Formats: sequence, structure tokens, C-alpha cells
Amino acid sequence: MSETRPAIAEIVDLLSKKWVMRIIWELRDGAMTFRELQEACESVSPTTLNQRLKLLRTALLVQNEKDQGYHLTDLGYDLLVVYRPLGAWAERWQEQTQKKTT
Amino acid sequence: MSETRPAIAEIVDLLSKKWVMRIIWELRDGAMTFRELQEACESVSPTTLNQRLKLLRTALLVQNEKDQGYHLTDLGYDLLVVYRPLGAWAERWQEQTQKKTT
DNA sequence: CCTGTTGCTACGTATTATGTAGCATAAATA
DNA sequence: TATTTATGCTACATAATACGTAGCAACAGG
Repeated sequence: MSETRPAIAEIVDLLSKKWVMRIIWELRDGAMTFRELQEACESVSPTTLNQRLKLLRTALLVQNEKDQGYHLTDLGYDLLVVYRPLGAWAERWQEQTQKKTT
Repeated sequence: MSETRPAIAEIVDLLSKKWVMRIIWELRDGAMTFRELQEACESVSPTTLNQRLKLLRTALLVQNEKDQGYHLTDLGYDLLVVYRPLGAWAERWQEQTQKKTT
């Protein structure tokens, strides 16, 4: 079904949707309830949050087992690991972009 | 102005906008014209492309010097470097998600 | 039975992206 | 010189997406 599309393209599509990266980030320290996630994500609307959680569940990045709340799968954690260097890059980026105003 | 917001949050916001990651990716091998970029990005509308290019230029990730076309800045290239491991992760991800159907 | 918490849906409004047309500039061609 | 071609981009109407608010059904105490 999705054989023709490269994996990287699909995941970039998914990660480009609003709140997706943020949700993964918020789940970094363990499970959260639906409403906890909602608050953490600047009170994102439940409609959108639920849509995103569905996407993330079918993408096997997030799970929701009974009484455990939403939490990352192993695959989801690995993605966080991949993203880790982005933090350092972002610091440098902010320095550069603030040279203009400061 | 943006002192209160962490760098990582800002960049995640930017990268979560449609076509932003794709545009950076398409510029990986050097300069492209506006219309080349447009074709490369599945004929994204010029309105949107121009909006994204404005964002990317003010974020110092893309430049557009005379007769050189659009191309990544050093900062932009560094971001690509950060993203490189995503390719390998995406392969593993696709294997996992295709276990279900195949 | 009442209250609180949970995950989630409904639905109208606002924001964002799309598609198509086309303009202004500059270089190449006839 | 007149015409074509390519460039970067704007205008604007429509479609898709996200938001905000209200509220429901299931469950757990008290």
C-alpha cells in the first residue's frame, strides 16, 4: 500500500503535523493522561489531540494500555534519541538569530 | 521578544509547518530556483512556498543571493546533519509498521 | 446518589493551505 | 525592435485543517 513511498517521506509528513513532535516530547518522562497531555500542549483542542494520538498509535510510536495512560513505545523512545542533538543545534541557532536584534 | 520561549520550542514550531522540512531536504545538493523547488515539492502552491521561504530566510536557514537561487546557509546544512540519523530510524520504523500488513 | 476524573465526540468558527491566473522584470531569440 | 521564455512572486476564491466550547458515557470514590 505504501511501498512506493520512501519511509523518510512518510515520517516527515507525520512529524510535520502540528503537535506531533510536541506530544512525543511531552511523553519523554513517562505516561500521561489525555488531559495531562492536553494541558502540557498549551491546551490543544481535544479534537486535534485525539486525531494526533490516533496517528501516533497506528504509527506505533505511542501506546495506551489500560490504566497506564499514554506513553511512548520503544520505537517512540528511539525517535526521541534521534532528536536529541536538535537541542544543541537549537541553542546555536538562537545565538545566531539573536545577533541581529541584540 | 522571544527570550522567554526556549529555542527548541521555536524551532519545533518552525519545523512542524508543512513543507519546511521538505524544502530543507530538497536543497541538500545545492541551489534551486523558486520554480524548481515548487516542482520538487509536489507542486506546492507558490503562496505557501513563498511564505515558507520567508520564514526560512528570517530564520537564517536559507539564503537567496543574486543569481544563485535558493540555497541553505551553514546553519541550514548543520540542521541537515542533525537530521541524518532520521533516515536509518525511518527504515526500522517502516519494517515495524509493515509487520502488521505483510 | 452525588461528585470528580477520565477519554472522547459534536459542531460552529477561525486559521492555514491549495489551485489557478496572472503580473513585472530580465535575459535570450528572431 | 518585437517576441518569447524564465524568473520570483501576488491575488483571490475554495478546500482542508485546527480551534474553542459544550457536553456525554464510563468509571471510582465517598
